Amino acid sequence: MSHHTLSYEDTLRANGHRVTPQRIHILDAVCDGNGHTTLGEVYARVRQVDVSVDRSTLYRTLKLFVELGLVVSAEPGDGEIYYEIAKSHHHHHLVCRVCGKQQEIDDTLLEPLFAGLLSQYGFAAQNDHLVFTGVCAACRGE
Amino acid sequence: MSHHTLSYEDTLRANGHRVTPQRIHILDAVCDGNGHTTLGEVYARVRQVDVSVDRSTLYRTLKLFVELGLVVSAEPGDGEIYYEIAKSHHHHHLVCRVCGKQQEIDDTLLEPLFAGLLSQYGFAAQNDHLVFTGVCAACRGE
DNA sequence: ACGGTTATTGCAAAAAGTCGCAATAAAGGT
DNA sequence: ACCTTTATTGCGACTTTTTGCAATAACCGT
Repeated sequence: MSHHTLSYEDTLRANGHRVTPQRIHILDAVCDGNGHTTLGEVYARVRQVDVSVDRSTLYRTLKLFVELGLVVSAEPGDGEIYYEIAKSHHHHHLVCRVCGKQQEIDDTLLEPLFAGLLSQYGFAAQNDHLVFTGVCAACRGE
Repeated sequence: MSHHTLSYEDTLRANGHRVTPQRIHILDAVCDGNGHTTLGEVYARVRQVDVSVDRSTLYRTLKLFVELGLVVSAEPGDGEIYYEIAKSHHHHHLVCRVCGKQQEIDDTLLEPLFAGLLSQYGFAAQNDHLVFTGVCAACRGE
């Protein structure tokens, strides 16, 4: 439960939201999926802890967490949406079109781009979780 | 109907697909949404031309068009997927979180980043339509 | 600790999206 | 023009996601 260090409870309360057992279970379930998890997997894990949690609650809660920045979501192109607990450092993902493997990269590479967007367009980009699709080193090799 | 210049019919046939009235209507409808449109909007416009077009046909056709590169799709983070007719040049979008305005940028700014991904991670990125979320110049001004 | 306020939940129903299949209609050969 | 082949369509059944609403339970002040 690494998210406990992030004091997610304070984040919720600071935005006028309440801390409920359901929300705790859901956040735990996202955490336990170390790395990216799908909604279905989160649902399964939540139901193991509390069977009464409704699907609609999960959808609403996940949406809320993404809005608050506690959880980041990404759609690598295969249609399915993946959820991941927000890390303290911004990072982005490389997803290989061939083998499907995912790799994390930090945002230092993005900084020049963001600086360029700011100077050329006056646009302050705030993407903390971009997904780049392409072909990874291993798959390009052969 | 600016897409007629792209000879989309040839693209379809070249890939072993057929040119049907439904597909023409759907491509027209995507075009008529100048800029980004949602699936619902496309559906409404198609139905104005031909009421008998089924939802499943729309889903299948849109998916096909995206695969063929005739239409590009983007998910700016709000969960909704936007469709846009493919332009001859690759371009990306800046979406303002405050006013919602969208701005096109070409991919020259992205090239250094893609080169960096290649040299540092051996990863050949193939994103031809990224969406950056942030705050635009006008909204940052005040 | 208790009680009032009101965000949140679970439920039920609607809406959105997916999939298999028989009927239809493009495309190509004659 | 017609016929044959087979991709494509619309339909129906299904799964997934969203939404309205009354009941519940966090949170705050006392």
